[in-house]
Amino acid sequence: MRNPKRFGHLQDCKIAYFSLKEDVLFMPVTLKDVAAAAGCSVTTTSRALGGYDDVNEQTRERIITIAKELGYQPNVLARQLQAQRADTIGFVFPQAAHQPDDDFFSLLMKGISYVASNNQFDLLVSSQLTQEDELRAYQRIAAGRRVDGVIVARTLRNDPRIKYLKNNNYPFVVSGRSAPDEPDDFPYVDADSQAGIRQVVAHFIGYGHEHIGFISSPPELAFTEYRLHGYRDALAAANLPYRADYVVHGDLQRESGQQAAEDLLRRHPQITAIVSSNDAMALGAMAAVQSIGKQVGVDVAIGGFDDIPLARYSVPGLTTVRQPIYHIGELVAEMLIQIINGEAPEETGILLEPELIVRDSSGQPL
Amino acid sequence: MRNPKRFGHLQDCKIAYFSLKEDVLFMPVTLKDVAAAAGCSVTTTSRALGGYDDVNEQTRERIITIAKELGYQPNVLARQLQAQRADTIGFVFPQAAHQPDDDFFSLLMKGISYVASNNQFDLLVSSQLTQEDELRAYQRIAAGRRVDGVIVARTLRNDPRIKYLKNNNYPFVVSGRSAPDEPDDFPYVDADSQAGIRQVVAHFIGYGHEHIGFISSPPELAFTEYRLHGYRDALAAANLPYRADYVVHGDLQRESGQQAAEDLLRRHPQITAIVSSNDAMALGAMAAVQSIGKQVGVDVAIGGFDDIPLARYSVPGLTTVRQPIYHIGELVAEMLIQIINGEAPEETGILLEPELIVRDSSGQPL
DNA sequence: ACAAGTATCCAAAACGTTTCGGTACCTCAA
DNA sequence: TTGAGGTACCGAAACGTTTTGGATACTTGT
Repeated sequence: MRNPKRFGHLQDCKIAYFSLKEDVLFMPVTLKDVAAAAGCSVTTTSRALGGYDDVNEQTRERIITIAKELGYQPNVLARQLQAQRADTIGFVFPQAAHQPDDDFFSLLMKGISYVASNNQFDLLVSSQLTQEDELRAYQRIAAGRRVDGVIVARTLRNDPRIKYLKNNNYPFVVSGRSAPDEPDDFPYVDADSQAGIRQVVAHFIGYGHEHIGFISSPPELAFTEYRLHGYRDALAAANLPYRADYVVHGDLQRESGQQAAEDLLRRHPQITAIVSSNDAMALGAMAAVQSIGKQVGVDVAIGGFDDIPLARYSVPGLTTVRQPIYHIGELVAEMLIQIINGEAPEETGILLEPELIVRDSSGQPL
Repeated sequence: MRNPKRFGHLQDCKIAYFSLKEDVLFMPVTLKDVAAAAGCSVTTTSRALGGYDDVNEQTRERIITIAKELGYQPNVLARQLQAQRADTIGFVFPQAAHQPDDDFFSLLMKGISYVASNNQFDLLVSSQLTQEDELRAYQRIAAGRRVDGVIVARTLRNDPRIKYLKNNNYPFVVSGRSAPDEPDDFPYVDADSQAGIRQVVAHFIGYGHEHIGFISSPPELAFTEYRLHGYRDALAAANLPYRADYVVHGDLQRESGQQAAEDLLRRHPQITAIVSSNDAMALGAMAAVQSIGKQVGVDVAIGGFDDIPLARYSVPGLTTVRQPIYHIGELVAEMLIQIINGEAPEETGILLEPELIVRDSSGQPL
C-alpha cells in the first residue's frame, strides 16, 4: 500500500545528488558487506568491531580497516531493535511552546538535550497542538518502543499523560508536579513556586504595600494552586486580608497579563502592587500600567515568576523569582536516564528553592 | 558486554512502578500476541490492522477488538527497520544554541518541529559542543539510518557537514547558505542578509549619518561576508567611503557586541551610528552607548539584524531587520520532507526578503 | 598418543514488523 | 467436469544487528 520509494527523490531533483567520487547511488554498507570484503562471517565482523576478545588481533585490524574503507556505519535501528533499547528519550512540545515569545520550553528542552547528548542518548521531539494529540503522541513513542522514557512538562491536574505512563509502568520524569491535593507518586523536578510567590509578595508587603493584586494562571494547570497558596500565605503571615476580587486569571501569555492588570487597576484603584504567576503576564502587566499613564515601580509595583531572559532586559527590570529552567531540564533528563539505566535515583522528587530577584519594577519602599 | 537490563529500575526504585490493574510488570504486547489471541497468523493480523482488503471483515473486526483490548501498539523500530525508513528528521544543536539568551535556534527548532509533526515525522535532536562532535553526530544519525534526512544550521565557509552529506547523497536542507564565493549546490532557505544589512545602513544614511560603524561576525561563518557586503553596498550607493577601521568583529554574543561598540566609540568618537550583524550584539552595543553616558538614538543610533523578541521589548526598541526565523524553520522542514518523499521541491533555494523594522534606537533624522 | 585447554571462528536464532508468493476453498460459466 | 476467478488465509523471507551455543583446529602437559 504505502511504498515509500526511498531515494526516489534522487531521480527528479534538479540538484546533483550523485556522489563526487563514483557516479552511483548511495547504498548503505552493512555488516554483511564488510564481512564479505573481509572474508569472514558476519558474527566475527560484529564481534571484531564490538571489541570482543574472541577474535584474532590481526583479523580485527583487517576488519576495522575494511570497515573504515567502506565507510561502514552500523544501522542504529537494527541495533536498537535487537537490543530492545532505543537510547532515546522523548519530549512532547505542548501547544504553549509555540508562542513566539515562549522561553520556558525552549530552555527546558535545551537543558534536556544537553544532558541527553552527554549520556549518549538522543532526544526525540514531537509537537502537538491539542491535549488529545499530546496523549496520543506519548502513547505512540512510548508504547511503540520508540524511546526508553519520556519527559512530561506542564502538568495538569489529574494529568492523563501521567496516568497513562504510570498504568503502563513506563519510565518517565515530570518537570513540575501534581496539584497540592493530588499524590506526587512519580519522579519529578520542580521549583517550589509556593515559596517563590510567597517571597515576592512578602517583599512587596515589606515595602509597605497593602493592596496587592494577583494574576493567576489557568486552574487546570497543576502549579496554579501552589502559586495562589504562596500569595495567600504571604498575606496571612502579614495579617493582611485575602480578597478574592484581587485575584484574576490569565492564560500565561503576555496579552492576558495586560488585560488582567487593566481590569484589576480599573476595578480597584487602591491596588499598588501586582504579582503575576509568570513573567510573561507580568511584562504584560507592566505594559498595562504604562498604558494608563502610570509608572511601574513608582505608582504600581510589579512582580513575576520565572526570570526569563526578557525579565532582565525589560525597562524597568522585572522583579521576579528565578526558576532555573535550563537546570531543571538537566535534572529531569539526568533522573530519567538513571531510571532507564536501572539505577535508583537518590531523590525521586526534587524541589528547588527559587531565588527572589529584585529589580526596578519593585520601586522603593513606600 | 553491555547488558542493559531493561526494567531493571523497577526493582530498586522506591516508587511504585506496578500497574494498578494487574500486579505484573509491563511487557509490550506484540503482533504475535494479538495473533495468538485472535487465533490467526501474524500475517493476517498485520494485514487486518493495516487495512488490506484480503482479510474477511469479521476477522478484521475481531482482530481489531483484541488488539485494542490488549493495548497493542506497533513497535516503531521494527516497522522502521523493515520499511527502511525512519520517518524522522534530524537536527543538531550547535554549541551556540546553549547560550542562555539564544533565541535563534530555539525558534528555528520550533518551526522545524511543528512542520515535522504535522507531516507525521518525528524530530531527532542532538546537542553537540564542538565542530568535530557535530560532524560525528551527523554521521551517526544519518549514515546509521536513524533519520531520513537532516537539517543543517549555521553554515560555515567550506562546511564539512555539507561536504559529508553531499558526498553521501544524504537528504539534507540547509538553513542558511554558502559564503558568496562558494557554490550553492544544495537545497537551502535563507534570508537575504546582504539586502537586509544594506537596508538598515541605508536607513541610517538617509537619516544623515556619515560615520557608521559595523560590528561583524566571525569570519568562518558563511553569512558574515554577505552582511559585510550589505554594509559596503549601502556606503557605496551613497558615495560614502568604506573604512576598514570602522569594522570590528564580535562572536555574535551580547557581551562581544558591548566590547566592540566600546572599542569603536573610543577609537572613533565621530561615529554616530553602529550597525551590528545580529541583534544580540546590537543590544550589547546599546548597553555600551549607555555605559559611557550617551543616549541611544540621540547620540548614537543602533541597528541590528534578526528581530529576536528582545529587540521589540528593549528600551529603546531596537531598529533591526526581521528575519522570520520560525518560518525559515518551517520552510526548511517542508523542503526536506518533500525531498525525502521523493517529490522535487519547486524551489531548491529560497531566499527571503527581510523587512526593515524601525524602532526608537534609530532616533530622529540628524 | 591422548585428554584437556585455548584461541578463533561461525551458523542460527532472535528482535517485531511487512511483504512475497503461495495454497485451499468456493462459485460460476462453459 | 473443468477451469477460471475470487476470497481468505498463511509460511517464510527480509530488514541489519547482536547473542547464543557450539564447532574446529591448534597447543600443551602427561
